[in-house]
Amino acid sequence: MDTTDDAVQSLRSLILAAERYRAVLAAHVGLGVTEAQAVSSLSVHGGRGQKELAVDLGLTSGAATALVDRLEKQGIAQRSPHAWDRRRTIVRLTARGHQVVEESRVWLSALFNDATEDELERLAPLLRGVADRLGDRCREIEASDGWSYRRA
Amino acid sequence: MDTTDDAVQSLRSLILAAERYRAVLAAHVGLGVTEAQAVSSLSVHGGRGQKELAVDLGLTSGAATALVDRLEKQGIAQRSPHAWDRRRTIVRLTARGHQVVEESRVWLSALFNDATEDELERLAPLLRGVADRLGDRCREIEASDGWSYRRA
DNA sequence: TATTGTTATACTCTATAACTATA
DNA sequence: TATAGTTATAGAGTATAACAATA
Repeated sequence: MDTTDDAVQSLRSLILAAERYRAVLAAHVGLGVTEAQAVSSLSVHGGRGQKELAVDLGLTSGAATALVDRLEKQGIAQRSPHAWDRRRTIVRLTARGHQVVEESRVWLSALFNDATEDELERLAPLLRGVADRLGDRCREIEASDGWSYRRA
Repeated sequence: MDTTDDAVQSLRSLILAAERYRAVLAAHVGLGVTEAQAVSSLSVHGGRGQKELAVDLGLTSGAATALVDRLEKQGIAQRSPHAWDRRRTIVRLTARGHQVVEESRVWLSALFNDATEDELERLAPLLRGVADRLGDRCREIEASDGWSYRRA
C-alpha cells in the first residue's frame, strides 16, 4: 500500500470513528444525531440564521423548522427575530445548550490527555487542515455533480 | 483559548466535515448514508458477519437485515453462509461494491494531493491515533453509562 | 438456553410541495 | 419576483418485539 493509500485508509477509520462518536455522545446527552450536529454547528459557528443552519446540515427548510422546534422544546436552543429582516430567524444556544457543548468539550478533551503541549500545537492545525480540505472537496463534488446535497 | 480547547475545536470541525463528506459522497454514488457507512466499514474491516456489521454501525439486527437487503438489491454486497455455523451470514462487498470503494479512494486521496511524502507519512499515524482514541472514549462512555448505543 | 437472523408493526425524521409573510 | 420560514403529507429508515433456526 502506498503512502497516500495509507493516509486514505486512516482517514476512513477516523470518519467512521467520528460518526460513532456522534451517535454515542448524542445518546449520552439525550439528543438525536441531527440535534447533536446542530448543537455542534452552533457552537463552532455561533448563533445564526435558521436557513444557514439548514444549509450547514444539509436539511430542507421544512426539516429545519422541525429540528429547531425540537431543540426549543428541549430547551437547547431558541429562536429570536433578526434585527432588521423580519423574514429571518436567528437560532442561538441557550444556557442549557452551552452546557451540552461544555459536556462534549470535556468529553473530547480527554482524547488529548496524554499528548504534550508541543504535540497538540502541531496536531490542531493538521486536523483543521484536513477538515478544510474535506469541505473544499465536498464543494467540488457538488459543483461537478451540478447539484448540492444541501437542500435549504 | 488554551491549546487543548483549540485541538477540541479543530476536532469538532473535522467531525462536522466528515459527516458532510459522508452525505455528499453517499449522494454522489447513489447510496444512503447508512449504506455508505456499511460499504466503508466492509472495506476497512473486510467481509464479516451480519451481526458484526450491525454492531459496527450501531444498528439492531432487524435494521441490519433491511440494510443488507438493500445492499444486495443494489448489487453492492452479498450474503454468503458461514463456513460451519449455519446461524450466521457473512456479508461481503461485490465487485461493484469494491468499485464504489475505489471511487471514494480516488475522491479522498485528492485531499492529499499537495502534501509531500514526508508529511503524509507523519499525518497518517496521527489520524489513525485520533480514530483509535475516539473509539476508546466511545467504549468508555458506553461502559460508564452502563449502556451501549450498539443495538445488535 | 443463548445466539443469529427474519418479520411485522409503530415511530421518528426528512423530502416534497404548497403556502404565508416579508424583502 | 425572490427569499425565509411554516405546514401537511408521504416516504425512508429504524427500534421494538415476537419468532424460527441453529448452537
